Formats: sequence, C-alpha cells, structure tokens
Amino acid sequence: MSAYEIPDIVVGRLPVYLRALARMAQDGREITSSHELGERLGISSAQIRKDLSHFGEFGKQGTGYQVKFLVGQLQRILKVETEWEMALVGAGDLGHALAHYNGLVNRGFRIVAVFDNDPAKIGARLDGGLVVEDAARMKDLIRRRGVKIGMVAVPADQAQVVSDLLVEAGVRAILNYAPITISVPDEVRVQYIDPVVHLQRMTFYL
Amino acid sequence: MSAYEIPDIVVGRLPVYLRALARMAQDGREITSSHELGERLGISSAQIRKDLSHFGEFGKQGTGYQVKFLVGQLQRILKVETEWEMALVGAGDLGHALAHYNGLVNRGFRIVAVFDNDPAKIGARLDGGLVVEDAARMKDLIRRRGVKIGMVAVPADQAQVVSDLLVEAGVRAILNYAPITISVPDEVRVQYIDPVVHLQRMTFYL
DNA sequence: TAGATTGTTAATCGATTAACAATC
DNA sequence: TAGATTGTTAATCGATTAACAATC
Repeated sequence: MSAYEIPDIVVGRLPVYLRALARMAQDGREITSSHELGERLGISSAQIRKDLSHFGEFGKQGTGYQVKFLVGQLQRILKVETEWEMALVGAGDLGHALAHYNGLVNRGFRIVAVFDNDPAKIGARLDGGLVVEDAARMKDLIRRRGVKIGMVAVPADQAQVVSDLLVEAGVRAILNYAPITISVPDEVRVQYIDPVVHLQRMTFYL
Repeated sequence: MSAYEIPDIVVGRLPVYLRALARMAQDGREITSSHELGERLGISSAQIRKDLSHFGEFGKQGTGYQVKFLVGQLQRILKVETEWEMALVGAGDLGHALAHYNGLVNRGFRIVAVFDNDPAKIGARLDGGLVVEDAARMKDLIRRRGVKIGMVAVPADQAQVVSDLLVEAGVRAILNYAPITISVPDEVRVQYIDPVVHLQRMTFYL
C-alpha cells in the first residue's frame, strides 16, 4: 500500500508506537504483542494491528513482534533512520531550551542553525557551538544547506512572516511554537505546539 | 446539551477557535463569520458551526458572530474565564523556559510552584519570585493549595513517578513534556507535548 | 497438539460535509 | 426586499472495533 492512501491519523500514532517500542528495547524487552503495547498506550490492540497493516506484516502469529525489528521498521516508515537537520528561528528562552535539549539530537533531529532578528542576540554562542545568525541571512543559509525542517519559536506576530521565509527557503515541515495558526502551501506540513491550547483541552473537563 | 456528550475532538478544536478569535479581537475586528474563521484555520465553515452548536447559539443569521462575545463564550465553555494555578515539576532548561514564558500567565495559567529533586536546584529563585521547592514537599504543597493542574518537565524515567505523586496530591490535569506515555486514573486528563513526536508526524511526508 | 497472537474482514460507530430553511 | 449567514438535518465519508481464520 502506498503512502498517499495512509490516513493522517494513522501516521500520527506511529511516532507514539515508536517511542514506546524504543523504550521497551532500551529496557531489554525482545518481544511484545499488540495487546501489551496497547495496554501501555491506552489503545486497543486491534487498532495497533490495523495501523501497522497499512505498511506490511511485522509480527508472527502466536508470538507477537520482535521489538528491535519493529523499531527499525517504524524508523524506516517515518524516515527517521538517519539524522534530520533543522533550522530554529527565535533565540529567546524557548529557543535556548530547544537548542540545549538533548532529546532532539538523541532521536535524530539536529539543530544546525539558529536565527534571530534581535541585534542583541545575533552572534551569541549557544551550547554545541551554534551561533545565533541574523534572520536576514535565513533564506540564503537554509537554502544553501538544504534544510527541510524549521522550528518557529518567535512571538505570534512574527510567526507568519518567518514561516513564509522558511517556505521560500525550501523548508517543507514546520514545527510552530508560536500561538497562532499559520498559512502555508499545501506541500508544506505544519505541526503546532502551544501549551495553552493543550491546557485548555483539559480545563473543559475540570 | 450537556458536557458528557461532547466529543473530545470537538473540545480539542475550541482552544484553536478561541486563540484565533482572541487575536481578531486584539486586531479590532468586531464581527466574523464561520466562513472567515474557517479560512483562517483551514477548517470548513460547516464544522465550526457544528462544533459551536453543541454549546448553544452564538451567531446571527446574515451577520455572523460578535468576536468579543464569542471569545467570552468560549472562555466560559473552556472554563478559562479566571486564572488557573499550576504546579511545575522539573527545573531544567525546559522548566525555566516555561516559568519565564509570559504566554502562559497572559492567557490565564499561572505557575505557583516549581519542584525539583536536584539539591543543586532546590532553593534557586526564578523570575516572578518563584523558588524551586524540594520535590519531597510536592504532595503536601499542591494539596494544601488545591492546585489541579500539573506540568511535568522531568526526564522520561521519572515522569511516571512524578505523575503518580501529582495525582495523589489531587491534580486532575497533567501536561506532560516527558517523552513517554504515562498511566493515570480515568478521571485525570493528560496532554502530551513531545517535539520529536510532532516532527516524526511530518518526516513521513518528506 | 494446545495456546497464543497475528493480519484482515465486515460490522459498527462516529465525524464531516453538503444543503437548506430560517431569519437577520 | 435582496443578500448573507446561521443552526440543523440528513447523507456521506472515514475510523474503530469485534471476530476469526490462519499459523506460529
């Protein structure tokens, strides 16, 4: 089955499966089952099997799944076998936290450039030898390096302009931390992280 | 229609509507329509009208919606008219970024306590006068203050233990930044923020 | 063999959309 | 009145689940 038929909602669950399986592997678990994984994730075993079935057959009847093997398959499906280079725009508190966060590079996402338009921040050296670049150089540097993923950590009122520049520079996936919905061409993917949105999804039930 | 019938997926969109409408209000827009809002958010106008219809009638035929009024209604529905107090566990880079982030308190979410179990961090003073407390005091302090929302910004291997403590302390909503699915009682809500999961949802399409 | 678990089918369940009467 | 837009219905579309043959 080819990619264009896979529902977004299925793709959205794969990283969560991968995360749990990678942890199982780390814990030395060699085999698991859709039932066990489902228990752990609060998802039905049928859903897990159905989701995986979009991509092939990865288990054995009566036995279950080899954890390491399934991790490898999910990494391949999600295209995270090798490292992705990312550009980060915004060198405020959040930008610094992201630049220092080992969890990104550990799992295959390396920030290779950081941009800001604040003269007071440009030139500052971050952990790992990154230097904050002038946002004016964004398009050129991103295009030259062929970076395809951007992280937007600027105030809401700059997020659209920044995103437009990223897209012009050739970025095709944007992780947007700014609290605003941005508009991009169809071929560009956007994911949103806004803690307030997540919090408001819970206060409704309190 | 009462709350227990509202689909989660509908509730999940309301904060996004609210965010866009609040911005419109800030920009001085007095009236909008489901069509305009849908355009801005990449959602069909029918879906917006249908979502809102779960909670009442907020618009006028031929005219649309009063932006300020709808903002107020959504705030009421989501229970974000008044400020929520939150506890933050983990005073690392991410914890600091969250504690400094004005976007939280601006939109009604105030961190009133920060905890860590690292002696080197306990006692440190953060912006806004917060002092990092010993995680051992977590349960007592949270319970005494009646805090209902917790943010977990600790390493993955501590997230479950921390969440258990929060739940014991009376927390009923957890925003989990640790890259692991946690297990909580049914009455506790959890939302997840893991940048790697979000990134992997996009790499599939690259 | 007996027990377990997959991959898949078909049925169920739920969400989205199109369309339109009501009405501002 | 004419034009616009809501709230709602019914139809369509899509996702989840239950069940089971296949098989390890």
